[in-house]
Parts: sequence; structure tokens; C-alpha cells
Amino acid sequence: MPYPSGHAEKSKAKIVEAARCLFNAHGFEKVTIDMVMKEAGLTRGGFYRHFASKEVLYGAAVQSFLMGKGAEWRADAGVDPTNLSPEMGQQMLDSYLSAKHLGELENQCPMIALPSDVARQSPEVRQAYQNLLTAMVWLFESTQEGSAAKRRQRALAMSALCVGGMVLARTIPDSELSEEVRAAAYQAASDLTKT
Amino acid sequence: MPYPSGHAEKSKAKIVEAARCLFNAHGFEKVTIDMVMKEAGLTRGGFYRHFASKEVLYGAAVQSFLMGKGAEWRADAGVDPTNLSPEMGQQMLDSYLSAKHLGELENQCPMIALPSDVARQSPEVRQAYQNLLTAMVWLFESTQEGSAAKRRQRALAMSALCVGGMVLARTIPDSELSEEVRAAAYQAASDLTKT
DNA sequence: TGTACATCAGTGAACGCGCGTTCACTGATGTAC
DNA sequence: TGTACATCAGTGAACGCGCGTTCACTGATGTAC
Repeated sequence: MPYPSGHAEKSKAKIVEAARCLFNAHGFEKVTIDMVMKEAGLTRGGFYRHFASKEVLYGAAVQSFLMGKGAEWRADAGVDPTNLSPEMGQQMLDSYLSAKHLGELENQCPMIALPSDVARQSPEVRQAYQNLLTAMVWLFESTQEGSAAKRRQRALAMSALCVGGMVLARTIPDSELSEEVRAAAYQAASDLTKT
Repeated sequence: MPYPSGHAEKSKAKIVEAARCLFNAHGFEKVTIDMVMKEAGLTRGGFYRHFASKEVLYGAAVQSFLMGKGAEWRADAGVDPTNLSPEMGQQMLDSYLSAKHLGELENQCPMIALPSDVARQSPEVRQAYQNLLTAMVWLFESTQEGSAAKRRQRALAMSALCVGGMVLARTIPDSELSEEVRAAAYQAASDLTKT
């Protein structure tokens, strides 16, 4: 092995992380391989040592949020997936539907940043997106009380409010209405827990 | 005037309608001026007689849903904006969050089809998107009962559920989970009216 | 009424640029002997 | 231990294609006289 062992893995991880930030901020089409590789501290040509195509990278970038920034993010919010409590459901809402998250571009949840981009990609990319949703639903479900069916239904609705509220707030130009949408989604999601 | 009066307007309308369908189905980047003009029964070069750029067309296409297909759509659902009744709120939910709407590509609501595309476009395009949201919120608000603040908050949350539920259902590949998300969003939105 | 002219929506070839992808090559380091 | 070799991540130039946009031209029809 000409390079220290683990070198390729480290480069690949740097590429994925750079891609995640750039895709989140600018979407699939506007980000070039050049931009990603420069951000990762490498040059264009080396990209294809690590990925078969730009699309494969996209899937990896979406997927990486789950155990990368997303995990950091849950930790900061005080959510511990190995030891969930009812309050943690509320903490997730506080964090996900916060004004702070609305202001984040690079480190936001890809479910908010990329839905219509992803919907037209390959099944692999869409599966990565689904994995994020499944994790979110599971976390909400596990922190709810009541019957299994009720918990499930609420968890799905809370997820729809989280993503829908943030997507709308992110897309419209009027910041006052944007804030109103975010707050209303937050209110409704919080109320769901209490009924 | 070399062409019958109103000829240019008719062509422009055909271009916008073709664009609306194509953008809805494939997103901003994947649709070419060629595709739009061919669909409208014209050729590439004539496009710039009607629009300054592809982006301007995009804004017009999003905007056109409000008084075009969207109006048809409201009529089919039995919603009359000039004479709203409380039941019509439920009828809108029935229609918007229906399995049928989930299956539509060309004629779906652009708020579902294009959010992350639009979020990165010019203020004009984002304004067109906001106009759709404002109309939806207003319709829900007008069909709610209770205090003004309560009606407003519910209308916003219902809109977030409508868009969020459909966006998630559209993006994930597993059709069973997709259907589950749609149904849960529908349930939660319906419940909002009744509290 | 008839004719020459002006108008302008529409045509289709061409331009220019950007970007995904390919490819021959480099060079630092691990391995064999 | 020292040396020649093999490996392969990384480089950067080049390719090829697609698409937004431009432009000189066309031709059908309304208008002026």
C-alpha cells in the first residue's frame, strides 16, 4: 500500500462531508465536482477513485447526515437514542423547528434542504432520504405515550409538520410570514404530544 | 398587426401551461426551453419574444397554478372561494391530501413539486410560491371556526401538514410508508379542525 | 377595391460556456528479497 | 539493513455533450393610400 492505511477512507469521508454541506446549501445541480473536491482539499480528477458518479456521491451525502451532523445535533438537543424519555420528543421539536435551524444552510437537515431534488433521483438516493425520515419517525414514536397506533400516527404527523413547516418557511421570501409558519408548525406539533 | 390580435397572448399562455406541466414533473434544471416550446407547438428561437429568461418563465409557471389548474382543482373539490363554508375546509383536505393527488405529477400543486428548487431561485419566483401558500392559508383560515388567532394558527399548521405530508410521501421510495405518511398527515389535519 | 409596405411572431442555425467524465501520468510509500 | 519494484491515491489537461441564449431571416397578415 503506497499510502498509509486508512488514507483513502479519510479522503472519501472528507469528500462526503464537503458534499453534504455544499448540496445542502445549493442543491444537486448547482454543485460541481470541482467545488466539492476543492472544498475537500483535493483536485477534480481524483473524484472517480472514490465514487462512480456525482449521483452516488449525492446519496452518500444525504445518508451521512444520519450518523454525522445529525448525531451531533441530537446530542446538542439532549436527545439520547439509547435511552429515550418522553421529554426528549419535545426537545427534538424545540430544536428541529427552531429559528436557529431555519437560519442554518450547510448544516440543516437534508430532508428540508433537498426534497424535490431527491424525489427525481435514483431509488438509492431516495432510500437515503427515507432512512432519515424513518429515524425521525422512530425517535418521535419512541417518545410518545399511548397506544402503538396512536404513537405511530402522531410520530408521522409530527414529522410532516417538522419537514413541511421548515420547507415552507425556507422557501417563501417574506420573513415575517416565514416565522409565523415555523411557529404555527411548532405549536401544532407540540400540541400533538399533549392530546 | 401582422398576426390576429391576441395571438401573442395565446402563444404565451400555451408556453406557460406547457412549462407548468413539465417543471412540475421534472424540476427546473431538467426541463429545457426546447422541451417547453415543442410541447407548446413552437420552436426554440421564439421563446425570447415572450420571456426574458428561463427563470422568468419558471416564476410565471408557478404563479399560473393559482388561477389555472388550481382553480379547476378547487372547483372539482366543491370549494367556492366566493362563498366559503366550514365543510369546504375538510373538502380541501380530502382533495389535497388524497392518494389521487399523490399520483399526479404534471397537475400536482407546485408547492409539493418544487420547494427546494424554488428556495434557491430569485425573489420573484419565491414570491410566486408564497402567493400559492398565502391563498391556501387564507382558504383554510376562512373555513375555520373560533378566535382569529386560533384560526390563523390552525390554517398555517394545516398548510404545513398538507405540503409536508405530500412532500415526504412523494420523496420516499417505499410506497407503503408513503401511504402511511399521507394518511397520518390527513388524520392530523382533520383533527385540527375539530379541536 | 387593389396594391405596396410595415410589422412582428416565429424559425432554425450557430455560439459559447460549463460541467461530468476520462485518461495518461506522477510520486510517495509500503513490500519483497 | 539497503535497494529495486509495485501500488494506487491523486493530478490536471482534454473531451464531448447539452443547453441557454442570440441573431439574421421568413412570411403571413393588417394597414395606408
